[in-house]
Amino acid sequence: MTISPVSRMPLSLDVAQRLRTAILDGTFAADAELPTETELAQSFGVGRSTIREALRVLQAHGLISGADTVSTARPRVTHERTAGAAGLALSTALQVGAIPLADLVALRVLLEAEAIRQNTSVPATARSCLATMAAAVENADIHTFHAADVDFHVQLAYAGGNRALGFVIGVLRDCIAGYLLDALAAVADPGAVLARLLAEHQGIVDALDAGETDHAAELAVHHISGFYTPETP
Amino acid sequence: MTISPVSRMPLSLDVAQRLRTAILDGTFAADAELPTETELAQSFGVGRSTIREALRVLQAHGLISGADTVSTARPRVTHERTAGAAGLALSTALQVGAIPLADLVALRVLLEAEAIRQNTSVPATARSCLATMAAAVENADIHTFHAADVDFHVQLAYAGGNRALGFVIGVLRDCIAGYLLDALAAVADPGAVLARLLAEHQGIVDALDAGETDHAAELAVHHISGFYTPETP
DNA sequence: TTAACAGCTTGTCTGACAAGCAGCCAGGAG
DNA sequence: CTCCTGGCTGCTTGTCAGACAAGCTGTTAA
Repeated sequence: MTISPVSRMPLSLDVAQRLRTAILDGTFAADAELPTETELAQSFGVGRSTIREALRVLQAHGLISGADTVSTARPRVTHERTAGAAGLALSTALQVGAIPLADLVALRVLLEAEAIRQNTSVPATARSCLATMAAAVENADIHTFHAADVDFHVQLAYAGGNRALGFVIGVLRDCIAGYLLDALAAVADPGAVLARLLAEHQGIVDALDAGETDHAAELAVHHISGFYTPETP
Repeated sequence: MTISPVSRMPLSLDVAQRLRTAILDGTFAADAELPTETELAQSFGVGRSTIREALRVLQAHGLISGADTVSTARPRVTHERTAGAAGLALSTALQVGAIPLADLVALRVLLEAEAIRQNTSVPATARSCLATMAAAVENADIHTFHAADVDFHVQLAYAGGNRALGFVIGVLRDCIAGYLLDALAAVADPGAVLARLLAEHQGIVDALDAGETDHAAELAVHHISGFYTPETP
């Protein structure tokens, strides 16, 4: 029976946990600036470097802002980045988990079909992605097409209304993105493939516009899984 | 057009990113010790405190070990904690309201139903979880029951064969676990609820044994979503 | 074989300095 | 007299260097 497991924890981690609970408790109001590092160090009775390490942990968890640019602005309590941090963590875990690509694709097919089934209308953002893709087909610009492709699927995913669904789809998409770009770059005639993908996207949107959600979901299934099977016609 | 957005990033974050890609690339072998902080500082040309902040970020992401206890052992490249880090990050997003609980539960329902549909047989590990739960019901031991409950669902999820599916279900389960425990602790008559949950688990196993996978999936849907709707009978 | 010792590593603190930003104050233009 | 502008002074973050305690490890002497 360890009497005080807390004492075996580095001070910086202990401070990080206490700050974390303080933030989640509302002791530090959302969107409010945190005290300065020196003030935090004094109030916790530790050195500034210890406070800095604790702040880094909280920034990695997305609970406070200010990790990405150098500025004199103090960190703020923010909740916007928590989903991003969760996405990064999930993406990392999937990457290092040596999960077969086929499993990732199968999961994505399942989720996107469900998201499309929940869709009632095609969001304007998804339509503009279609336009971007069409322009990219003209120029045979693989990267622009791919970026718009990703955005299109994510927009559709979130349009269903379930944020967890859109979130996981986005993460899966990130994990698969590398494979997809490589596949596109390896194709002999990228233009033809891009045109076919664009047509499939258009088909999904058309089906949704016609109110045929089940058909749209079916099209999406074939659109996604078709790309990852070697026998792409 | 920003010429060098990288230069506006704190050094410690830049170092963290470079270390991260080095780990994911396999430059540092899995389960191998990282160089010492002093060596890293020299090889990156930065001070030791900068390296330490970068290491804290990677530890928060679950990519390297050694964040929880104080010891002289050097951090190792480890992949075991990434799932836990993802669960924690998602849980944070949930607590903060970035992702509604109802959405997560809906997603979990969808995924678990699919996993059960892919099941051909009930794994022995899941059966032993049932036995553990039965014993916990006798003792009204909420925590033991809960642990076995979690394990049961994860075992079923992985039994379907899709590792991505099992993994994501595990992460979702991690992140919802807190709410579930709170709910169990708040119930007036925990024994009755535990008994009902156990019976529902048994029903799913029975349906799978009988080869009625669709029925089993349906039972799982009601089992999970029923628990999170206030009108639990 | 055992016990002391030296070296290394992490965790932490302190002090220092550059860069950027906000606020204030004085002085000149109108 | 009012207003604008320029510079100055703090303050805060990011980073570095040096120091020391505690714990582990390998070596050496008894």
